[in-house]
Amino acid sequence: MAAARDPFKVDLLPGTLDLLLLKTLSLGPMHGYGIAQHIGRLSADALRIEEGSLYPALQRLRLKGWVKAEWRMTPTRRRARYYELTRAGRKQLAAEVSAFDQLVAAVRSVLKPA
Amino acid sequence: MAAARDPFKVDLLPGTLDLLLLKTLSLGPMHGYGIAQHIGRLSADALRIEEGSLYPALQRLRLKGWVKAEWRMTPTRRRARYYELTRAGRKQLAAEVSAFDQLVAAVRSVLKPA
DNA sequence: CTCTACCCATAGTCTACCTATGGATGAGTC
DNA sequence: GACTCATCCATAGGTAGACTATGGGTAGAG
Repeated sequence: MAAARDPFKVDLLPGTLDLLLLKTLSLGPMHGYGIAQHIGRLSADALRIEEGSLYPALQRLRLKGWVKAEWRMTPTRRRARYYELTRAGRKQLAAEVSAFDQLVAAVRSVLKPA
Repeated sequence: MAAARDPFKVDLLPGTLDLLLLKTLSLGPMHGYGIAQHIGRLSADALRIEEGSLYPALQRLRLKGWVKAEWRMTPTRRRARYYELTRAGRKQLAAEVSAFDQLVAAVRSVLKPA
């Protein structure tokens, strides 16, 4: 059952994946699988993050110093890698949110001129 | 004069270029240079379409049958290639506008949960 | 002990953008 | 007449970042 509308691949908005990850991690440390679940849930399953996009993206964020990673145990006693925002990551998040908003506004101004 | 804020490269939202081109052409046939001018003007110079992105994109749209092209003279008596939306192009435009809106809504639902 | 849900990750491919480059023509200027 | 600027077209080469496909390991339930 379940609405069964085709979820967007984030592909349609490359560059936005980082933003979604940073935002999600701003709520607290989380492991990869959990991040994908969280984004899916919040967007009512409209956004689906594929694992093949997710983990490379997390590596990227790590290399850029925006998140740090650490192996821990989940509440269900499974081994998982927890990702956490750094201070630089928080700054980056703010910048990207702002850029996203401005960009959407600019596109809208072309699509729906006053 | 002019705020001098760095114009976005459309780079930030790949996939959106086609949408902007289709929308602009829905206002009537136009040549490449004019399209870029138009988008820059409507967005208050927030969006800048580089020629190296523009012409390949127009070719793409042509191959997909969404626009057709024709050599004509400009009002200033210069030779230029005029692009025009096809019926399929109009349909595609509607679909892309709708997808864009839904996608932005989905991203916002993650960025700013109710 | 098998199956499902959880959890990680890489290789290879493809799309679509950017930078850089090159050329032609009309109009105005000295 | 030569120069220069704005207009107009287009391709080559590089790169980023997503996708598909694949592979593996572990805990808990039946």
